[in-house]
Amino acid sequence: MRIGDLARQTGVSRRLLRYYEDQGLLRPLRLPNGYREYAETDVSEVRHIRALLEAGLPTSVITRVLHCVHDDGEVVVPSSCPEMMDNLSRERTRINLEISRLAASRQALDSMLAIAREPADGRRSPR
DNA sequence: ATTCTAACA
DNA sequence: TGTTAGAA
Repeated sequence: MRIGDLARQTGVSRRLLRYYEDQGLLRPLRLPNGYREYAETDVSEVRHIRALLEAGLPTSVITRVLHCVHDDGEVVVPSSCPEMMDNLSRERTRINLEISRLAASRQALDSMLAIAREPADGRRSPR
């Protein structure tokens, strides 16, 4: 199938499908006219890519663990592929650090807002 | 009618 | 990522 068909079947734009190819996520064949020829299996491949992208993994990592993902009917589940388990857990700890930083920022903002709404003495707040 | 590449009011 | 120009 050509890029237009894959785009319709997956809901992913042609632009993005070409981008996935640049990132090494998809390897469509090339017809003599230069058009990309995708395999039927690329439909599920795109679903897998979407799932991994939503999990926050960078395309560089997805390229390496895509072969670990398989279809189980409607849901995409990571089979026991050590390579993938490793990368997913790394992503998880990375996210935890990010959450910590954001929580710290929130607390800093909260304390400032508290002070702003709570003048030392009886002065009324602005507005 | 479709796709391709490259580039950005 | 979208959009678009110009070519095939």
